[in-house]
Amino acid sequence: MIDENLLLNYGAKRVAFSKGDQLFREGESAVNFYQVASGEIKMNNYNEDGKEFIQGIFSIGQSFGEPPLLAKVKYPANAEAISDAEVFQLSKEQFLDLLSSHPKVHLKITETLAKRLYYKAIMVSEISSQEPEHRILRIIDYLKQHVGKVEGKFDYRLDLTRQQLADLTGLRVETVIRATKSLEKKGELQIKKRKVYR
Amino acid sequence: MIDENLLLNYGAKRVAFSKGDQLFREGESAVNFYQVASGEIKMNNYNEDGKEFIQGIFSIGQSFGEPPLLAKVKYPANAEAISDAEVFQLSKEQFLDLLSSHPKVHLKITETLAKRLYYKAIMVSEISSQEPEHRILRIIDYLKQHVGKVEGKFDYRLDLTRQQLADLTGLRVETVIRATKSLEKKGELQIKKRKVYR
DNA sequence: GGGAGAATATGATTTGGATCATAAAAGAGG
DNA sequence: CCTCTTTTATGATCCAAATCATATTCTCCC
Repeated sequence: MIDENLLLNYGAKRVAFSKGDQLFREGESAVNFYQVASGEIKMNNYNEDGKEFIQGIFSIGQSFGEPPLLAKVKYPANAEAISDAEVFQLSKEQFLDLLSSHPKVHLKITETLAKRLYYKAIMVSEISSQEPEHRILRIIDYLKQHVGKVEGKFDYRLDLTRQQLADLTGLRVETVIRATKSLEKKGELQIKKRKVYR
Repeated sequence: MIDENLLLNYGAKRVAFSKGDQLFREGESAVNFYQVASGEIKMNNYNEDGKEFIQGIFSIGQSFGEPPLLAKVKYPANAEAISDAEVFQLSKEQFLDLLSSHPKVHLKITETLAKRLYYKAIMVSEISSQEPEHRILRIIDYLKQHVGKVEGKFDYRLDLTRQQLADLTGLRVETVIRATKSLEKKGELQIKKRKVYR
């Protein structure tokens, strides 16, 4: 997360999007650096059958879509507002200039990419193995430890819908519902008022 | 890729590994930065059934396993020599010092992570959709464009075994064999002397 | 407060990739 | 050059997640 005063000093604009708006599309070249100011953004793909895969969900303070600013690649996914949102938007040139001039900011961006890569490595390995319950526990544990930063047993409440969990894990929503029920029976998690606790 | 003289100047050692040796294991904390000097290294996971998933294969000049040096995470996968190999090994402290002192090197590492993240985003989305032929074409095209840097039709020869392709894509080797045969029939690729051309 | 839409849930059926078994061909090493 | 291992290949069967269908409950908006 880059300090918002610094972003504004470099000419960033704070742009509003409505729920459902698209910020960019898979395959496009990057023109801007983005960081969430309010609301939530997701990056996703749709396959030929229209099935959605969510690469990540980004909330206040989190940047997204950095790789095409730093390497000769295009966006690997779409970006879409999950709620009404505001986003800091800084041109690629200004962003690279900011990194050059602020080594600590550059290190933070590198740390962000490192965390993102870590998450992806876990997910790709989980998704490639045919074990929905293990997959679901793994992503919930990741969110508990790295996003919620919670340690107590059943202290972490998952604030994702079953459909979002399905889209993040490559499963069908029916499979997620059945697997979370099964995990509850095994004592691996708790469900209260339809919310999952881990 | 960091220039090897620079690595040596910062105290890197050139360490030899035999085919099959492990450099580090999933879940361990990182102590060193690694870059391949000769041979090939893969990063992989095994699931409970012993099925392997290959996160990436690294050849001469390529670094690997960077995220735990840059963020508070552990190795998400094992590292294993695919052939007899030599690897530059630099302590974490020296590595971070090198980045601080050499912004251009830091930017190269950031670019490496960005490319790695791009590849992962493609693969995780592909693996989450149930389309083996599309998945196989997608990874071959990625390797053709970003690793082989080849453009002509059927000019790129894939130097991976069917088993390695299976391990990289989360499929079974039988599925890969049948899918590549089917793609050949569709004219999407060619197979000569059991080698795939795309 | 009510209605519409979204989310959760359950049941039944299908199917494609996994799995198992086996064979042939190529490569590597002695 | 021979043997053993690895890789590629083919055929048959299985099954778990996808898919399809339907119902219930909760949330949001007017």
